[in-house]
Amino acid sequence: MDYLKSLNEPQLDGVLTTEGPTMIIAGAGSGKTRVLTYRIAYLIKEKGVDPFNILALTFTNKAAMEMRHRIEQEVGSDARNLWMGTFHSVFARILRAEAEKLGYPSNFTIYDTDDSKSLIKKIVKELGLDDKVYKANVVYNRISSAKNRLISWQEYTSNPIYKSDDENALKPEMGRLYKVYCDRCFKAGAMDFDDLLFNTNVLFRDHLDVLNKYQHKFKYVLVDEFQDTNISQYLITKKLSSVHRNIAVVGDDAQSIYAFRGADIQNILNFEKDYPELKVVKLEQNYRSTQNIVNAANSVISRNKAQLPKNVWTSNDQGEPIELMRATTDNEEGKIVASSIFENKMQKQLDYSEFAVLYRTNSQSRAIEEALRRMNIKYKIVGGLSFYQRKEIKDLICYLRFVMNHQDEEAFRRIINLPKRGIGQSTIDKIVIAAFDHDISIWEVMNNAGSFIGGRGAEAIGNFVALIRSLEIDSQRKDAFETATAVAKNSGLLKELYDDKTIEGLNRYENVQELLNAIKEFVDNPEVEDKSLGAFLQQIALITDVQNSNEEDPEAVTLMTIHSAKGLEFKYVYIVGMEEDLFPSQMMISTRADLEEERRLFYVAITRAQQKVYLTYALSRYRFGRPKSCEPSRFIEEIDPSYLKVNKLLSAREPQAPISSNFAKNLVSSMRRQGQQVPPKPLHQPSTDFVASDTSKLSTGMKVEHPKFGFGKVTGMDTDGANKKARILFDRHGEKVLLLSFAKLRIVES
DNA sequence: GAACGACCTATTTTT
DNA sequence: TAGGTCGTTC
Repeated sequence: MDYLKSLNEPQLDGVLTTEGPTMIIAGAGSGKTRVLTYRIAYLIKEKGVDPFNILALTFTNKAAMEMRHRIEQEVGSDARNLWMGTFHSVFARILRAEAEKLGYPSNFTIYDTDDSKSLIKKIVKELGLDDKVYKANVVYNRISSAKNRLISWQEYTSNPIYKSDDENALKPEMGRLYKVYCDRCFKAGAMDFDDLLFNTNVLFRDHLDVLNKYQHKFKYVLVDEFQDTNISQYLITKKLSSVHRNIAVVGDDAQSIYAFRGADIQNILNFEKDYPELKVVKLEQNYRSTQNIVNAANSVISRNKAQLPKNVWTSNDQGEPIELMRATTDNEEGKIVASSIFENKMQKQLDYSEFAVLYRTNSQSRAIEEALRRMNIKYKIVGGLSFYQRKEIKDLICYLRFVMNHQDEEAFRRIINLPKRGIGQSTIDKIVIAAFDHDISIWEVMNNAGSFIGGRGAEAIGNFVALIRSLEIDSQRKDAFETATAVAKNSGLLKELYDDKTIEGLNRYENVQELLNAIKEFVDNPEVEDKSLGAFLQQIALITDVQNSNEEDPEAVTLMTIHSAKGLEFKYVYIVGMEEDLFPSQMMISTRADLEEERRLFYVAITRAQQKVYLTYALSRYRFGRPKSCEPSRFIEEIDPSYLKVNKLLSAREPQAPISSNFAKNLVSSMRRQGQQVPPKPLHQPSTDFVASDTSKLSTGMKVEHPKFGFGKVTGMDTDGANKKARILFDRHGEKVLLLSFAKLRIVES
C-alpha cells in the first residue's frame, strides 16, 4: 500500500471510499488522475475486485490511454481485463455484441462527422430543399443535440414544440431530415457518434435482460471529467450502476466547457439529488501552479453563479504575477509573444516544449505562427486535420469499411470509382435510384447490375463486385493486416499512389504505408485478441485526435485552442487575444447568453500554467477581412489586481496611435494614481518579409511563398468583385489546396 | 477536366 | 482576408 502514502487526506478519502455513490470534486491541478488510478488499483489489489467487474469511462482516447498506462504500472497485467475506455468505445463494444437486438448488423459501420455531414448534404439535395437554409452543419448539430438529449426522430416529429421552434427558425423540414437521416444510417448499417450513446440507451430501455447482465457485471463504475457528460451519457451510467450503486464520478464544475455540444453542467450540480446517500470528496489543494496563478484563477471563477462551493489553494511559491501585454495589432501581438518566449527560454534555460500559446479560435494561430517562424522558433499546432481525415487514408479505410459492410453508403460513394474504373455519376445515380425504387440495398442492385443498369456500366460494376467479394473472402480467413494489404494492392489504390512521383504523391504513398504499419502493430500486439479487420476498424473509427506521442519534440512550442488544452499543463502559458467579443466570444454571449461558460474557459486557460501566465491583447485585429478596433476583455478586469502586473518593457518609444479604449485609459490613470510606471505603448513595425502583394505583379507560373502554407505555384488569376486574386496551388497534408490570395506573398521565382 | 469568373461565408470540438 | 464552391467555357 506504499503507493497510498503519497496522497493527502482528501485524495486518500477519494481512493478509499469505494462503496456507494461518490462524487469527487477535483479542482484544477489537484491530482485527479492520480486519485482515479489509485482508486482502481486499490479496488483490484486490496479489495480483490476482479478487473472484469470494473468500468472506467473517460471522454478522450488520450485520457483513457494515460489512465490505462498508469494503472498498469500499479497493478501490472491484471489491468488488461479492465473495462476502460471512452464512452463511445466502451458502448460501441457492447452494441457490437448486442447489435442484432436492435436490428443492426454486428459489423455496423461507425460514421464520423464527415460521413454524417456528407450524408445530410445529399439528403437535403434529394429532398429538393435549399442547402443554404439547411446547411449540413446546422442540420447535423440540431440532430446531434436531439440525440444527445435522447429525443428520437419519432418524438421530434410529433412534438409541437420542436415543430414550432423549427418553423420560427424557418426550417420546418428539420424533423423530416432527422427521420430520413436516421433511416439512411440504419439502412447503411451505420451508427454515427451520437447513435453509439443513443442506441445504448435504447438497448438498455428495451432489453432488460441485457441491462441486467451489464448491471451485475459492472460492480464498480467510474466516470472521469463528469462535468462534460451529456444527458445520454449520464443516464447510461445511472442505469448501469443502479444495482450495486458503486458509482464514482470525478470532475470539476469550474472546467465544464463543452455545453455547446450537449454537456450539461446540471449533471454535476444535481448529482446529489439522484443519490441522497452521496459522499462528496473535495480535492482543493492545487499542486500545479503558483499562488498567484491559483488566486487569480479563483478571483475570476468566483464571479460565476452556477458552481459548487470549493476553495482551491496551494502551498506552492507565490510566484510571479500574471503579466498583461498590449499590442497595437494582431501581428505585433505575435511578435511580442515570440520574443517573450525567446527571452524566457534563454534566461531561464527552458525547453521550448515548456511553453504554450493558447487562443480562443483557431484562426488566431496565423499571426503567432508567422512571428515564431520569423524568429526560427519551432512550434507544433495541436488540432486541425487528423491523420485519419487525410484523403488517401480515408479512401483506404472506406475500402476496408465497405469490404466489411456492403451497406455502408458513404464508403460506397467514396470508393466506387476510385481508382477510376469507368463508373461515373450517372451510373451511380442509376444504382441509387434502382435501390430506392425496388426498396433493396445498393449492394443487391450491384449484384444484379445487368438487369438494373445494363451496358458498359454493368460490366464495370461487375468487376467491382467481384473485387469486393474476393476481398471479403480474404477478410474471413486472414487477419486485419493481410486483408488491408490485399485491399490496398488489389483495389489499385496503392499502385495509383506509387505511380504518382510528385512530392505530394510520395507523401501520400508513405501515409498509406504508415496506415498499414499501424494495422501491423495492431495485429502484432499480444494484448489484442481479435485481430480481424472488423476489430481494427472499430478501434480506429473512434480515434479522431492527432496526438501522436512519438511526435514529441522537446524543442517545439505548443499552439492550440483553449479547448484542446484541457488536461494539459505547461510552465509558461500565453493566452492571446484577450479582447472583448473575441474572448469572451461575441457569438457565445449573443446566441447562448453563456458568459459563464466563457469564464470557465478562461479559468481552464489560466490553470494550465505551472509558473507564469501572460495575457496579451491587441488594439486592432483583422476580423472577417477588416481591421477592427478592440477593447480589452472583461476577464482582465475580473482578475484581482493584486495578482496582475502590466508589462513595462514592450518598447522604448511612444507609438503614434492614440489609446482607443476606455479600459486602457482607466488602467493607465489608475496605475499613475498608484505611483506605478506606465508602460509605453509598443511600436508598430510593418513586416518586411511578406508584403501585401500587388496582384498585378503576379502571373501564372510564378513560384511564391506564403507565410503559412509555404511554397506554391500561381496557376491563374481570379476576379473577386473589384479585386484580383491569385490562384495558388499548395500542398497540405498530401492534398492539393487552392488558395485565392492577394496578400502576404513573397515572389520566389517568376 | 482545367481554367475562369462569380458568389458566398465566416466559433469553440471530442467521439 | 482567406477560403470554398459552383456553373460555364474551352
